[in-house]
Amino acid sequence: MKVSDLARAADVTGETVRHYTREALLHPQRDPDNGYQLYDADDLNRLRFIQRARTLGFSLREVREILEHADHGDSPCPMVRDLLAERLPEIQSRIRELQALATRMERALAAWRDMPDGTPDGHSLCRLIESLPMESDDGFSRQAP
Amino acid sequence: MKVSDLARAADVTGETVRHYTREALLHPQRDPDNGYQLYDADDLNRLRFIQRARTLGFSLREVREILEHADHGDSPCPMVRDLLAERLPEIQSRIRELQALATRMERALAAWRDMPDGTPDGHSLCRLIESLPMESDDGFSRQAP
DNA sequence: CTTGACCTTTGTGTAACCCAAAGGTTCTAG
DNA sequence: CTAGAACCTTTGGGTTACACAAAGGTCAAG
Repeated sequence: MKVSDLARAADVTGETVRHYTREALLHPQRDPDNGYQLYDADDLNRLRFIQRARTLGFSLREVREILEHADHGDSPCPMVRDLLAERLPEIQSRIRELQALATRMERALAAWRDMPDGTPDGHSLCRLIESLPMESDDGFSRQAP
Repeated sequence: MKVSDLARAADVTGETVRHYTREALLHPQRDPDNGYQLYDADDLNRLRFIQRARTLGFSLREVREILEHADHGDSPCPMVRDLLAERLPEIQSRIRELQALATRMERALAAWRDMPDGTPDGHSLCRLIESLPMESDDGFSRQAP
């Protein structure tokens, strides 16, 4: 299989396949005639494995470590379990964060609905945002989607 | 105030202050003697505003637009409301995604608890991950934290 | 034989910073 | 007075997981 064949088979872009190959998550062979990357069914399995691992929240770096373990004949399961156990509370914390965020947004939108549009107030900034309570920083990362 | 004064006052790093300044969210003056950036109380207000806006899910680019509107004397409120209304469903979708992720992780961990550690299986990859159902891609972005 | 659909590598961009280096400045203590 | 600490400056590189463009080689069909 060539890049786009593999990409289609796993429903990702060719760029993704190339990226994983650059990052040594896939190990295709080279067609000596034209230098094309040649993937086989095993690579397709690896790619599908990567997808599933990604939905479990693993980074590419972690997936690579898992795959390397497996390639060495080691069982990666204990490592995977530990990584998972490490990530889960982070995910849960992130969920709580986002829920708090959504709640703030809903409240802000609700408050706006009861307020005329222009609220002429030339120089001060948007009052609703200004009146938001400041979070006491609990040491967790924030992020805009 | 110098960089680190402002940073301390808003509980961010100096790098963050410098970053916002580079990105034109803050407009300090220059001390002509030594070239230092000089911030005033207004900048502190802007910085706090930025923080609050970030907790509402706005990107720096959006915050800059909001601030520029306000600097021109326009009320940025309608824009802010529209941006908020745009983001909210995205956040909610992301929450659902993460919850599904957490559920998958919890199930995997629970299954592991009922399974011996080494599961000697030299060549095949971690079965639990392999047996995960593939998501039908709904067109939404995934991400590892 | 030409077109169009592939392939290759290289380099750039994204978001919101963090960090290091190299060098100037200011403050404080001995 | 001066050494060292603790600032400040700019520049440039790193992070994540790709997307995209450019320049050029390859290949199957008409």
